Amino acid sequence: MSEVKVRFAPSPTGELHIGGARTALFNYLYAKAEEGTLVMRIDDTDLERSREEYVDKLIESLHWLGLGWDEGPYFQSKRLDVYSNEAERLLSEKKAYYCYCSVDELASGRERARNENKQYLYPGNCRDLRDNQVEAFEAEGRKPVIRLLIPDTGTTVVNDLIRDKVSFNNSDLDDFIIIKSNGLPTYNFASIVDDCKMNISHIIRGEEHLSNTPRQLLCAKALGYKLPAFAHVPMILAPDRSKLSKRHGATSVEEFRSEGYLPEALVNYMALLGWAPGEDRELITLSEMIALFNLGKVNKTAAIYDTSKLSWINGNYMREYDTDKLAKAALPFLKEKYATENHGKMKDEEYIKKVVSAVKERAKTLKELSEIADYFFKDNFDYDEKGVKKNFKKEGTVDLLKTLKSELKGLDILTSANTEELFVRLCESGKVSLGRLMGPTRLALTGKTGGPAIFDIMEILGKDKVTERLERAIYYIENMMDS
RNA sequence: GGCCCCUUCGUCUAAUCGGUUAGGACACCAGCCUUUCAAGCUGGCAGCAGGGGUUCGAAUCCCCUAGGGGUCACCA
Repeated sequence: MSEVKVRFAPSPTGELHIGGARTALFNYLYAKAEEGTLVMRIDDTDLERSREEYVDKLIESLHWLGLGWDEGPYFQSKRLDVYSNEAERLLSEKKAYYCYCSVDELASGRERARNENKQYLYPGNCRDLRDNQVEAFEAEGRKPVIRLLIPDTGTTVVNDLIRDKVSFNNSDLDDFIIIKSNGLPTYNFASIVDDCKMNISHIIRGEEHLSNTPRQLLCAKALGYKLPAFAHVPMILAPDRSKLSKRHGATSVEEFRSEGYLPEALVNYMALLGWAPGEDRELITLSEMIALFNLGKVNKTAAIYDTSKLSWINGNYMREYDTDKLAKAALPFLKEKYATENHGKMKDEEYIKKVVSAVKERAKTLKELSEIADYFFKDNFDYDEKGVKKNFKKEGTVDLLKTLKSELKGLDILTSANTEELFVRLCESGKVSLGRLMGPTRLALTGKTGGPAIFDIMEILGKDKVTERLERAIYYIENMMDS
C-alpha cells in the first residue's frame, strides 16, 4: 500500500449520473494505478434532500460498473460529533464565531448587492458581538450559525494536479457558514474536515468544486491540517453545452443501463471523456486503463457526451462478449418486451442463447438486440412494407413458398446445413436464383428484409414455426394483398 | 455582475523542450466484400475561436477580445 488515499464522496440526492460516475472511475483508476486506497463516503449532511434509497442506488450503480472501493462507506450523518468538535476548537481559538443574523435579515443586503450589480459578501455583523448582544439574541430564541473568520487580505492558492496553481483573493471570500443553525455542518466544512481526518492524499472531484476549494483550504489551515493535493476533473456537458439535466435523455448510470449498454462499454466510454490512453487506443479494458492511467494527462476541457460513440463501443463489447454472458444480460430486455407474447421460449436457455448468438453482431445495445429479435418471440409480426413490394408482389412467389413448404416435409429437423442444401436443390431445379427464394422466405419468417443468415433462422425457429409462417405468408399473399 | 476555469474536425481526442502535409476514433459520404442485414476493409469530408505580440520559426509562450462553463446558499 502506498501513501495514496483517495475518496469518492457523492451526496445521496439523486441517481449516479455520468459525471459523478466518471469521477468515481478516475478515483478508482488513480487508486489502483498508485496501489493506494479508495474510500467511499456518503456526504449526506443535507437532511432535506438526502434519501436512503439513493444511497442504495448509488452503490448499486457503482457495483454494476465494476468499481469497488477499499474502505467505507462512511456516512457523514454518523460523524456529526466530529464536525461540531472541530467547530468548537475553531470557536475557542477565535478562528470562528457565532452569528445570529437570520436568513431574512441577510436577504435585504443580498438584494441590494444584486440591484447594484455587486457581489454580495457577508458584512461580518457578528464578528465582534458583545456579551449583552449575544444575551439579547439568545433571549429572542435565535439559533446561531457558526462562521469561519476569513482573513481580509492575502491569497489562497489551490495546487491542482490538472490545472496547476489557481489563486484566489481572500478579499473575495466572506465569512461563510461552517455549522448551520440546526447544528449540522455545511458541505464546505464537513467535506474538508473528513478529507483531512481520513488522511485523504488526493482529492479528485469535478470542476464545479474548484471555486469552493479556497474556502475548504482556509478551513483546513485554521484547523492546522496537513493539506491534501487536488485534481479537478473537467465537467461532462450535455450535447447543447449546458449542464446535464433530465431533459437531455439518459444521463444517469441507471438510465444507460436500462437503455441496454454494457457496464464495460460505459466505463470504457467514460474513461475516454477527458483522458486518452495514448497510442490512439479507443477500446480498452479496466485493467488496461489502470496500467496506463496518469492524472496529469487528464484534460482541462469540459467534454460533451455523445451517445453515438458509446453505441459503437457498446457494439464492440457485445460482439466480444461470451454468448452465455450476453444472453444473461439480454434476458431482462427480452422478458420486458415479450413477456406478454406467451411464446414459451423465455425459459428455454438454449433457445435464448441461439437467438442472441444469431443477432448479437447486428445490435449496438441490448435493447436494440431485443427489438431486432422480435420474430423469435412473437408470431403476429407485420411484414416490412418495402419487403412486401420487393418480394411478395413478384409473380410466382406463392408457388415458390408453396414448393418450399411441401419440400420441408421431407426433413425431420431443420439445420442450417440441410436447409441450405434444400434451397440450392430447389433453385436449381426451378431455375431461379437463390436470392429469389431467400428474399420471400426471409420476409415470411421474420417480416424483415435483413437479419441473420436465413438458414440459421430456420434452424433456430424449427420446422413447425417455419411451416406455420410459410402458411401465414401464403395466405397473406393470396388473400390480404391488394396488388 | 465579481471571482475562477476552459477554447484543436459536428463529437471524443493526439501532437516529448516551439520546427508535423495538424494524427487517431465516432458520426457522415463513397467504394469493396457479401445469398440479405450487420460486421470488416479501403478511401473521402472536416479542425488549431479571433486579434496582436515574442521568435528565424507558434496549435504550442505572452497580452487582449469573444465565446462556453463553474462558483458566489443555514445545497452538495
